[in-house]
Amino acid sequence: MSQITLTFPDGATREVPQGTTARDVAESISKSLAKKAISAQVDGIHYDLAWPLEQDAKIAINTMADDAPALELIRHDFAHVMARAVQTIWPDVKVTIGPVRDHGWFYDFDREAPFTPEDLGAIEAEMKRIIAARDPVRTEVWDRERARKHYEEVGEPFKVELIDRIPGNEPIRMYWHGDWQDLCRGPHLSHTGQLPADAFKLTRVSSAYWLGDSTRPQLQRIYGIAFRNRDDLKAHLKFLEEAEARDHRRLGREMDLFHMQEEAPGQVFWHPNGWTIYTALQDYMRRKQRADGYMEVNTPQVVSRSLWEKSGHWDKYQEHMFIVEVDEEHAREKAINALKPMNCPCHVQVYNHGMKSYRDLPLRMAEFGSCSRYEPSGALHGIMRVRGFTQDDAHIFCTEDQIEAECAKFINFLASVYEDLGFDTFEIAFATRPEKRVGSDESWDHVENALESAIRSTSRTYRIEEGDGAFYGPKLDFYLTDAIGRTWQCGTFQVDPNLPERLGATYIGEDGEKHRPYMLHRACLGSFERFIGILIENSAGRLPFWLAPRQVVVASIVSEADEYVHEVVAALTKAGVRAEADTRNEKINYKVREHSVGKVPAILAIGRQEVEDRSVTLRRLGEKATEVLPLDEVVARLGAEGTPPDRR
RNA sequence: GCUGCUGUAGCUCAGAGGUAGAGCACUCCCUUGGUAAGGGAGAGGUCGAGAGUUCAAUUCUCUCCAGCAGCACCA
Repeated sequence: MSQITLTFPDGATREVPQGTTARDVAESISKSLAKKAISAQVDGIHYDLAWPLEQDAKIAINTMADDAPALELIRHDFAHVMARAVQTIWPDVKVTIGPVRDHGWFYDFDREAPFTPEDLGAIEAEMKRIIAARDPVRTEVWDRERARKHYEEVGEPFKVELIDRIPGNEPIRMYWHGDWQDLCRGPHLSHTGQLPADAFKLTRVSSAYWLGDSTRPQLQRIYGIAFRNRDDLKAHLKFLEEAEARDHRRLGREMDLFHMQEEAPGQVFWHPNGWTIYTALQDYMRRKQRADGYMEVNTPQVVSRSLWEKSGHWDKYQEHMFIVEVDEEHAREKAINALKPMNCPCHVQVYNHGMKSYRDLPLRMAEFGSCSRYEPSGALHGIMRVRGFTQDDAHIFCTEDQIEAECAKFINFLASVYEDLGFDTFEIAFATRPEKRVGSDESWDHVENALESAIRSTSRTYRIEEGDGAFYGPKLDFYLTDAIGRTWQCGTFQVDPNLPERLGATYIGEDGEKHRPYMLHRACLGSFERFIGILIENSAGRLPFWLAPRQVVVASIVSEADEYVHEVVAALTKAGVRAEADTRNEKINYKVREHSVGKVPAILAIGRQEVEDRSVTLRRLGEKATEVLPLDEVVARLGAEGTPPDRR
């Protein structure tokens, strides 16, 4: 047998016989390492300890201390152990796939009745039994036909299909956890006892389509989460609780921001408090955009089918549009219109009105455009995913040469806005041509190159998302991370050579000839509805002072103070602060609690003492401490705090 | 849109084949209280909509609508 050379992370090398396993290697290094070893990275690929090494390679032995591989193995083995537990309890259930995902895994089963939450307890108990049994994990590489036949015989049709989908050059790996067997590419731990029995939890049951395809059968899915130890699990459960407490739907009700109701599914009834946030944000964006060279327009909501036919939406987007038929008496045929799902076609109409010169470019046209999209019912979610919303939309008409500068300009604009709104960092994804697209490959080459060189010129880091572009052009998507680590795609910057073509947009160049402009679609917040949802969840309802709907409540302690309370409110209001009086016949404790629950950032308490001194006692939301201040000072201070960031 | 679950007072929820209950919120009264719920009384519901079974339906069945979770979707 020939020798192979292994290179360790520290650069040391070792000659071993071909077919040596990572476990052998670990043992040859030290007993303690062999004990701790769980898997190996071999030329960057995650290996079982039991896989034979066939050629020269760089190797690193993983232990439970290595975050990513340890968690991957734990979660992956949990998926198998769970599947085994399910088949132990219900032998008729067919297994499919069970990948690692997020903080755990899921496994899809083919079964008539869905699992119930009560079933989960039984499955968890069986899983613990399997872990306690410390069943060894064994692998065999099988011939494709043999594996296929085996699964046909044991009646696992989904596994047969999986085998057929495994590329021909890949080995078919069969795993055993004790006497339970599954098809899997691995890698796995050495025995089930390595799983932390106190650091997992089955979290939910649901259904999912086979292979994610809505035309294929629906399977019953069980989700689990797993960590290396109990504390990590607890920390994650706490995170879930935290996310739940931040839910914008709940805070929206508690803070009296908005409501939604059956008669208008997916549309928001904004209450005074919520609308205050909305307008404060919109006023801010309007000022920012003006300062950045945008002109604002406004275009119709109900637009004839004929324009949507020209723009291509009627073909490609019709199922998502609200169609409005108007049946006029004496009309030869019904007039068919659609609520606009996007603003772009209308913006081209404004652009087309009157001859444009190259001197007009780049022309930045913004609209707080109210759009309506018939989103599938299952997609609706609070104010985050709705059917009626307003975008902070703009289209930049420009020449190809201008794309780079406009891209850089927009990214700076976006960074400034996000920072003002409390998001210090964001990620950029460059999405390339999708399978379903319009335009020639040459044109895509061209535009993708232009956009990529634009993003490069900003020297910001970005990742590439292959095939994720819009059907008409490549795009940059901007993701922000919120206070508890979730990411949200908000901003977008899309290069579109097609719509100007379809809708006949032109400009007169220096040469006196007509040319086709490019159109850049861009948004910073995305939609006001969704972004406000994100702001609420990011801040857990404690919005920055300038956005808080009620910034100050002035609360009387005794009714003798009422008159002065109103005086204080008037002074604050005059300074531009959103202040309210609370002179109800309630104790100060009660008022403090109520306004704290309502997330009012500042409470001013007024008793006999304050009336006498012409002072106020300031209490900040969430703080126990209070501070006595002269009226003038508190007005100046809160007035300054309420100034939007772009005006400071 | 698909699968499952849910729909009872403004909110959170209990309940049962014989036309409904709690806490909070609301109104009124007492209380003027110094930083996260003072006390009492009162008012409030076509039990999501429609159809069916039944002597009787809010309760059982079916259809629809909406919400929730996941999937699919998200130019």
